[in-house]
Amino acid sequence: MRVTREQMAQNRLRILDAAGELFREKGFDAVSVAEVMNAAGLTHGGFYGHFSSKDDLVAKALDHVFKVDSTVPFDLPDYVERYLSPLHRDNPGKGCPTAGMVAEIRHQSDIARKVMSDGTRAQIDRLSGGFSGDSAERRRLAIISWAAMVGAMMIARAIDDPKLSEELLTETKAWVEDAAL
Amino acid sequence: MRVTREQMAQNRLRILDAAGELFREKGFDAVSVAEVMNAAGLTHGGFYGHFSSKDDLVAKALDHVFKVDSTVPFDLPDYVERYLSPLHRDNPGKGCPTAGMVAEIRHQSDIARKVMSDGTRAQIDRLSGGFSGDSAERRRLAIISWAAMVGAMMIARAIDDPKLSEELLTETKAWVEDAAL
DNA sequence: TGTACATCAGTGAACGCGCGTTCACTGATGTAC
DNA sequence: TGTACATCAGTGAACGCGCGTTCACTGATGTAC
Repeated sequence: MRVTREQMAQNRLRILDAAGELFREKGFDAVSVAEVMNAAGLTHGGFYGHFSSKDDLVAKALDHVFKVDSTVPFDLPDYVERYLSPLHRDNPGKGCPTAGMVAEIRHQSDIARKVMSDGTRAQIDRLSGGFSGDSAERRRLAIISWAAMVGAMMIARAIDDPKLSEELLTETKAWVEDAAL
Repeated sequence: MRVTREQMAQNRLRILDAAGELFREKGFDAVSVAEVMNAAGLTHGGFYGHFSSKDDLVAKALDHVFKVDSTVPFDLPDYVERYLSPLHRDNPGKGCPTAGMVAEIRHQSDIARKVMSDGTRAQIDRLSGGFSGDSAERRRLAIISWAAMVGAMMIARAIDDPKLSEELLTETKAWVEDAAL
């Protein structure tokens, strides 16, 4: 049954939102097209009216998540505090697209890899603003901070030792906060 | 056709080696049991004589790779130089098990997550030896260095911009080397 | 040491299942008059 | 504005395929005498 053009555009957004969350939570391979469509309140058959393939959805969902992320106002101390929190660690579906999907991007389409590159570049620029010094020094601090934040979060999520997991987050947070002074 | 006990032990090792390399290169889900067995020079039917399931192989291969890694002598400056190199970035199959598998461990068995925890703990201890200061300060530097090295490598592998990819490695290397003085 | 036989590591066909994708169909929407 | 019909977003059954896993079989190994 046909729906209005607005409804269709809304459905497309719901597919992208659902895919973004499920992909971050479980990984691309572990999420089926049918699962994404059900999460969006639709049936799987309609998928190919919106996207040409699952690969296409992966690239578009990644782009969508980066775009949504880039619209929220950015304040470094706040951002670091929220990023390196147990709440973020335990809710990857609603969290950082890099920490959630970076490992799998290597095996995805060229388009998805380009979206990841652009997202990384934008993130480094955003972080740079939170440090002091000349622009080269600020960029250097942004790069090492971003690498450490992503690495700490991914390791903290993988291990089953809560104390070590929290230690990774806390020490990384303390270091970035120090560097930002 | 039955083989000698030694041959069987050797075959088991070859399965673990092949699995360790393929898993780091492509991820657990993207590698089939048959692919691992072929890479080890065997046929897929014999797999269940060695392991009880694919999940079992994942945990044992992860453990195997960490063990092999822990036997090579460790020198921090050397290690950092090799770790944050384009060669390591472009050859994940023979590289760091954490950078290669950390993202997928979250969805694996409890045993695999425990192996990852133990490997992380050992790695932090190993890195600590390369820094100066009291033991708490050395541990702090080891944690932030390890997080940054893993994060930088994973992002460098995911993006398609060679300049930015090298910049991530170079800046992270420079920072860790500075911290180790 | 030599022989007879039980053991069992490895083989390859077969299984049930879930996946990505296709397609004939439905019925509400959008449009032409 | 109202009517008639073409369009097309969404549905659900069906497809071919590769996966993890099972199993009857093979034939060299290991062992008992």
